[in-house]
Amino acid sequence: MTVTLADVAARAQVSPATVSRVLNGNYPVAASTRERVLKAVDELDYVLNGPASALAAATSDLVGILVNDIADPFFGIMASAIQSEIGGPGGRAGGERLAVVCNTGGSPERELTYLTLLQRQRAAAVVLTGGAVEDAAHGAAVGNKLRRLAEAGTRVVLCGRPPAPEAIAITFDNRGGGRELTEHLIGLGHRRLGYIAGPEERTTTRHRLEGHRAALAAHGIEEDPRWTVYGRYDRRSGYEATLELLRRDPSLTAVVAANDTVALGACAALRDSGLRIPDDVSVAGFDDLPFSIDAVPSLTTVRLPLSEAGARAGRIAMGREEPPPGGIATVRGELMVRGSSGVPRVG
Amino acid sequence: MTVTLADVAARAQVSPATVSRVLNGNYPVAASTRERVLKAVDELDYVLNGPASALAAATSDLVGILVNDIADPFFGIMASAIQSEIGGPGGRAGGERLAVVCNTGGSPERELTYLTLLQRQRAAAVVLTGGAVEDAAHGAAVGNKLRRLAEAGTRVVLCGRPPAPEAIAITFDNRGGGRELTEHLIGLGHRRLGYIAGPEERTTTRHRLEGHRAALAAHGIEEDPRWTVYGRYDRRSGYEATLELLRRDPSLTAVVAANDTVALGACAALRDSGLRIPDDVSVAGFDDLPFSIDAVPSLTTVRLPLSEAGARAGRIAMGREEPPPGGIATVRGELMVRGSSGVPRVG
DNA sequence: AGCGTGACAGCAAGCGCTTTCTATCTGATG
DNA sequence: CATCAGATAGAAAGCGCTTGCTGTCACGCT
Repeated sequence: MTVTLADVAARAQVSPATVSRVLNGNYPVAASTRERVLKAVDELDYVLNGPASALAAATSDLVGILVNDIADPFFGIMASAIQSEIGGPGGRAGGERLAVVCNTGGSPERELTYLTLLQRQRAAAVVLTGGAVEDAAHGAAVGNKLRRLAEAGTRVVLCGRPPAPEAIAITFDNRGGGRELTEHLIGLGHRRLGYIAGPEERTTTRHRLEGHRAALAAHGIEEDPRWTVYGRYDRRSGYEATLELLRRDPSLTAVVAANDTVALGACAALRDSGLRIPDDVSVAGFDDLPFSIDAVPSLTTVRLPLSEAGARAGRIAMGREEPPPGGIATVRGELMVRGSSGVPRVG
Repeated sequence: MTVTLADVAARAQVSPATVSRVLNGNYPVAASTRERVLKAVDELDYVLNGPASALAAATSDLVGILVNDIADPFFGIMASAIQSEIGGPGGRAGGERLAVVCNTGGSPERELTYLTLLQRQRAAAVVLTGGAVEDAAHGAAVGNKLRRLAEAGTRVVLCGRPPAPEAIAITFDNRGGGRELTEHLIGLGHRRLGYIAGPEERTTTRHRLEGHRAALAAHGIEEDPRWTVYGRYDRRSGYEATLELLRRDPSLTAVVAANDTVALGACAALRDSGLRIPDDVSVAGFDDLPFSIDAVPSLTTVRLPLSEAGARAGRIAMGREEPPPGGIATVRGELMVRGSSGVPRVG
């Protein structure tokens, strides 16, 4: 069998209690004893039994990070930042924590399943990232779960997700960013702007689109319903949606995409249609992922401080930073004007 | 306090043993009893205590996935594929498994720490992805850990990592891919090729570089040591390394990068230096990440079947697929010739 | 000398679940 | 009608660790 605490105790000629205390460092132990124990641990290559420890102490060193799509750098960057703040020592002395990221694939059921799994493991904290699905039933179910988690002592933090009464939230100002972006294009002279939205039922999608529409409205531009197409947050979707937009109205002078990945697909579609960027059509994205600056022309977009927000969420989850007043912090995006947007062709 | 098995048992008027059996479905229980129990579970909103269960049953439903950089789609894509194969029912009936991805950041210590943490949690399986660090001491330490994990019943699978005696491995043929890529360039007429390698002590770096050199050697091209620069696997590194290569030898007609991200940085550097791709300098990457086809010109690279390999590793880890004969499967990359490589300028 | 006071160390009672072994009941069988 | 197998249900013994409480010393004080 595997080595147990008792084995170590026997070897070090102390009681199991003492070994436990040495390992946890939360009770005075004579230096000489400690050394003897540590030596035994080393010699036997002892590894604590996590479940047993968690059961007895009624706490765990697991921290869950939920993401919609782990293959998308948007989430990867946030997850990385969150995790980097969690790895280090936390509450319990010597507290190595196991930060785990769970991929929901954007599915409400999987989100709930993971939350239950995390609850089952008595996770120390949970960070939910990215837009939420707008469905009353699901929203209530998630809210319930979050409340239960919180009741059980799990710290719950939202990052890049709209606020919820059950948790602390670091939210992105998607509406403001969307508005600023479109105002930039309007300022350049664009009047006919296509919009490629994300999945219809997501908060992120809705907020960015609302910002876009607010900008149009503020400038007295009446929106043509043909100018909006919904899709997924991937390149393919951007490609196809752009072709569709072009089919519906070839006179569009700008295409605003739900995010950078989609924008890249849009660029490809425009190029394949023989249109130049930005001479014929301007393109704008959202997020400012690392590859966006390398697009040709480089992408005009809204930079979201993913790393900073993630790091902050991680620190709050570890109780290492005060939650923002009111439990909600809104983080603004920064407009990055680059080569993909320009003055529209005359006509 | 939280609801326990005993509470459910009391409510359903059965013994805790029966509740456990209903939940695990591994022992005959009368339909009527089962229903009563399930009803009680539902009414009390009972959630199993993971640690207690793991302790008693001496098994856990945790599966660890180790990645070098979660913000890099290379790993994100693999992790996503692995996780998708793990989420479903596995060994234990109703077996929801918690697939967790751990970000080592390429650091050997963190790799070891995570391995210990997973061992501590008595993980059901562990999948290590990506290149390993080439350091004898660390290699031995990891080997040891893997052996211990395997001894404790944890299934260990390597994915995109060189084979090790302690585990089943799905390996990428980085050497072959590197060779094929460079041969393609040589075939186009290139004779002076710069190479931007990854971090010096990684297996992936070494293998790809070896393939490159093998191709050069096979064609009687003597390599100039100035033509190789080491860096990190990121865009910045590619940018800087390219400027350095250009400084060392402005007559280079091609730049081969350690991966696509680096290649993108290289493209940017070339463009900023006033050089056209591929007219003045050809560029090649490795991996064929989703954004590579959107580069302008689109990137010539070697496609690695990340999803397929990950899925397979996941299935093997879950015992749902036979391990390959000999415990090692080598997966080849596929040369993708695209716009970034062309005939060198004369001279 | 007598005793309060720290500083350590050990005992033992769980933590909430799984599982072996045993008990009970129901039909079916001869 | 006695007997036995089969099907369920329960009792209880842990799984390996944490921790409240109880010693046991060795000092230093009055």
